[in-house]
Parts: sequence; C-alpha cells; structure tokens
Amino acid sequence: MAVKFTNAEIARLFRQVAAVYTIQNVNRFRIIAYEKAADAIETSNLEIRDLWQDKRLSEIQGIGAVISGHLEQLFTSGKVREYEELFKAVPEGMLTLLDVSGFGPKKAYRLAVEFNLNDAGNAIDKLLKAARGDKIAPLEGFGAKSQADIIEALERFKLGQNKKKRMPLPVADATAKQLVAYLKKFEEAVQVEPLGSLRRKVSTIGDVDLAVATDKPQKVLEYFLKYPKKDKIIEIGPSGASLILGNGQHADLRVQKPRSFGAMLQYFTGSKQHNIHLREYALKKGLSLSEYGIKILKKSDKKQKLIEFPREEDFYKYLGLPWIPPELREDLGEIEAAINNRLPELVKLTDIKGEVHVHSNYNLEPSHDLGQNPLGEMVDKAQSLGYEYLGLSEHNPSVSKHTEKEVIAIMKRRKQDYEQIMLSKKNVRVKLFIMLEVDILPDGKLALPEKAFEFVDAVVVSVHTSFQMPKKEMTERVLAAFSHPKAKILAHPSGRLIGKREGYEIDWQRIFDFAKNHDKAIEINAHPSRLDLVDVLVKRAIENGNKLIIDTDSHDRESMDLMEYGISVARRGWAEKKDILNTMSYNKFKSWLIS
DNA sequence: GCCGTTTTCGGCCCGACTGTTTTCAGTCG
Repeated sequence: MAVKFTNAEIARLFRQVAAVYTIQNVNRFRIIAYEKAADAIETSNLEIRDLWQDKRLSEIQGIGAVISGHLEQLFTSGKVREYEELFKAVPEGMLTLLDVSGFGPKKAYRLAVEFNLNDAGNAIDKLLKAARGDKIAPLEGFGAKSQADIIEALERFKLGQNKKKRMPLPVADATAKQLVAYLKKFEEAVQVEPLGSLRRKVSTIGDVDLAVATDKPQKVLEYFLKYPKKDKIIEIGPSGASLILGNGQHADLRVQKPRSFGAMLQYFTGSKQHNIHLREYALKKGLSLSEYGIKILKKSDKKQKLIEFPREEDFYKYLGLPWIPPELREDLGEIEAAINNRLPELVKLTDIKGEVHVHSNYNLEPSHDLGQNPLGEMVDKAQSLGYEYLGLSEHNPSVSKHTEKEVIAIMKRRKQDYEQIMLSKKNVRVKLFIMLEVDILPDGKLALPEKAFEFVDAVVVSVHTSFQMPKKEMTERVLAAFSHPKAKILAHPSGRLIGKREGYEIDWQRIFDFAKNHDKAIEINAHPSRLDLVDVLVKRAIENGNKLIIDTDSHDRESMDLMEYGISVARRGWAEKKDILNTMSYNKFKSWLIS
C-alpha cells in the first residue's frame, strides 16, 4: 500500500528538514542539498510519487541515494524514521512557523523556544498573542518594527493569503501581449521582453513579469504606471514597479539600461535551477555570473571588472555556449546539451501544416458539447492560417440516446453533408479529414458502433468519464480502445484540467510503447485549460521514440489561434519538427493517418 | 547530501533588502 503525498507536501517536509539542520549547524551543504531537492520537487511537472513508482527518481536533479531512500520510506510507510527523530530536537511549533512568509529557520526556532510553541496546532495563535502583548520587541535582535511585521505576517497567514493561484499560460500571455503592445508604443522603450515563467512558457504562470531596456528608466516607469488597465499600484522603485490589473493579475516591470539588458534578461528568465547550474559551470571557468554581467575571478587581482552584455546571446557566447531557448531552461540537461552542441532544433509555429482535432457545430447529437461554427467557417480559418489540411473531430453521437442504427445513420449523413459542403466551397485549398472524437468507455470499448467507422477516415480517442480508476485498470482501458485500427490519436492523454482536476493515473511507459509499436500518435492538446500532454512527458515520449501531434481542440474558429500554446508545450518537451506529425505535408500526413 | 568538460573526492550561486545594528544576520528570489 503506497501512501499519497503531493509534491508540495514533500517539498515542505524537506524544507523543514533543512530548517532543523540549520538550527543544528550541520554541514551547510547538506542543508543546501535538502533545499535544492525541495525546489526541484516543487517545480516538477510530474508527481514525485509517480516517478518513484516508475523507479525514475534519479531523473530529478538533486535527489540522490539518501533522499531516494527516505522517499521510499515516506511512500511505503507514510513517514521517514530519520526525520521523525530529527524533529524531536525542536518545538513542534517551529515547523508551523516556517510556513509563514518572513520566517526562516532562525527566527522560527528562536520564537518557538522563547514562547514554548510545543503544539503545531496553536503555535500561530500563541505567537500572535505574544506579539500583540508586546512580548517580542524587547527580545534581543528584535524591535518594534519586526514585532509589527510579525503580527502582520501571522494575520495574513491566518487569512490564507499566503498562496496565490497560478493561471494557465494562455491567460497570462493574453495580458502580457496587451501590456507589451502598450509599452512598445513608448519611444523610450528600446526593447520589451517577458521574463520568468512567462518567457519560458511554463503551463501555469504566477505574475506577469516584463522587462524594458531603456536609457530613461524613470520615464518608462511613469508611463507603465499610467497603464489604463491598472487597478492599483503596489510598489515603485528605481529599477521596477508592480501593478494590480483590473482582472486581479499582478504585473511587474523591470527597467534596465540597454548595455546590460542581456545579463538582466538572462537572470530574470530563470529558471532558478538553470541559473544555479549555469553559475556553477561558469565558476569552473573562473567566471562569476550575476544579473549585471560576468566577472572574471583572479586570485591575485581583487578588483574584478564587470563585463556587460546588451544581448543575451552574447552572455551565453561568452561562456562558450550557444544561446539556449528559454523554454529549455529548466536544468533538465540543456546545459550539458549546449556544452556538447547538441541542443535540439525546436519545432516552430510556422512548421504546422494542419490539425485534426477541432469541433464544428454540426449536430451529431453528442453527449458532450458541440462547436460554435459550421464546417465552412472552420475550413476558412484553417486556410487563413496557411494550413494544408483540417480534421473535424466532433464528439461521437450519444450512445445512451440512440440505437446503433441511428448512430450509423447520423454518421453516414454527416459524411455526405461534409463532402457536399466541401464540393460547394470555392477556392478552397484546405483538404478535409472526416474524423471523430470517440469516448473511451469505462470498459475500454469505443462509444461508436463498428459499422459507423466506415464513415470516418480515422478517429481520436479520449477519456471523458470515470477518471478515478486504479492505474492498471485505466491503462488497460485506454490500451483496449487505442488498439482499434482507426484509433490513431490519443487526445488530451492525462485528462488534467489546470487548476481544477488532476490527471488520471496511467502507466505512461506502456501507453508510449504501445503507440510507438502501432504507429499511433499522442496528442499535445493546446486548449488553455489542458496543455496536455505535459512538457516533461512530451520529453519522455520523444526520448522513447514516439510521434506526437498538436491540436487545439477548438470549439470555435478563433480558438485555432491557440496552436502557439501547444507549440510552447512541445518546445518545452524538446520537440523538433520531425517529432510532430502535423508538420508533415498533406500527402505524407494522409498516408500516416489512413493506413 | 549531491554530483562529475578535469574530480568517485572535494568542491558546492549571487545579490538585494530589511532591521537591528556600528559591521552583520536573516530571509528571499
């Protein structure tokens, strides 16, 4: 029996371990190791528990033999003996205080001991009471201001304002694009770039962070503060400012002189792990990196000259590396690849020649939602995007509301109607694939009678019900459905909905192997709330030799523009053009799809 | 405790900010 722990819970545990070690003054690099492991786990796009089950823990940078052993204990028994022992050395309340912002190991320990916070449950309240009773300010190392800060932090913590929700990339990106357009209108803004997770195109974004290169930082900041969609100003300093926008999102701007913009861009793009690894690499070359540039370290010479970089490319070049695309900067092997000149040539939006998972409003009487636009309008949109082909994959007719005969009749009628519409359209270069999105039923059967397959070129298959199934059953279920000769694509393969629903449990290796051996594709679904398959699994699938396809799952024609976010996921998964099937021209794609 | 352009031993990122301080410790990203 395996015990469930989320990545966040495990990261928290490791930070607690690091904090107690800090108090005990053990080798500080052991402490750093635990903090590093916590960071890596927190930012992992895969559940650590799944990796443990698949014996893939060693793939996470920062988890070695010892911590692997501890995780083994944690997942099998629910606790780690060594940590239980360790935690006995401190008052229980210290561990609770670590969750409050502004509290590190020293402050948490000091106050937990001072006020006997021996119970995790009431530590916050007890400390709050002491602070309000003016008991903290007189302590050595504290004062009136820090006491006031503590009260504020504890109150905020109690209100649950500690954690902010992250939004899907396309939501943040829409905001960013408007803001970038606004900033670019200002002539003193020489260059405008997104920063952080937004620039790396991570699937979920916290704040919208942007940077401007300018010789007039103050003027740019003033202009930024006049942004019409701002709700209120949070802070303003010489190097940046923060706003809350009308939609509740936070927007941060940093300003920098053009001559050192490259180093700043590199630093604030991250990821943190990428930067740490890069600095370690640089250090071995006698170079020290920072957001301001690169310093050459010499033992004899104490004066270290700073070399500045207007362009990020030159920053990497100085380190002897090719420029690394931001999407790869997650410390998942990109630095080693750069050193060996083996960076992938990432797939681009302009490589896409079509897609096959969009929904029209043709009434198939399905049990799920219809699209909003007729076939003709979807085809026109595909043509405007420069596509060579489009596959219509509406949901299958409801099986509970129709007899088999009725379903077959509906499918036959649709095929005739679609062919008629395409014949009647003028000046259409886009070729049509008549497809369908077919439910994978809980028993592994497809929700379409066998005779109805005659009226489709191929189908995408997907799970829309019964998500809570044991891993093995779910895997068997999906494989059974996927093995139908016309089932060529497994759509939104994990079933996750960002911020709403975790993906179901499934044995990815078996799915990937099956797809590879039977010449089938795994979908990267570009829908804003899905972005599924996730980037790390895209990388694993590609390493496994799988072919992928990027679809928007559009239910209206405008959504077909969201292809770029599927591309982002693919690029984060190290996908090249050859890995993505819908970069193929019509004839090649057709011979794969209909085979 | 982790990890490997050379290294399975001997290293381990960098700077800003804040508050309580006469030169620094703690926290954060």
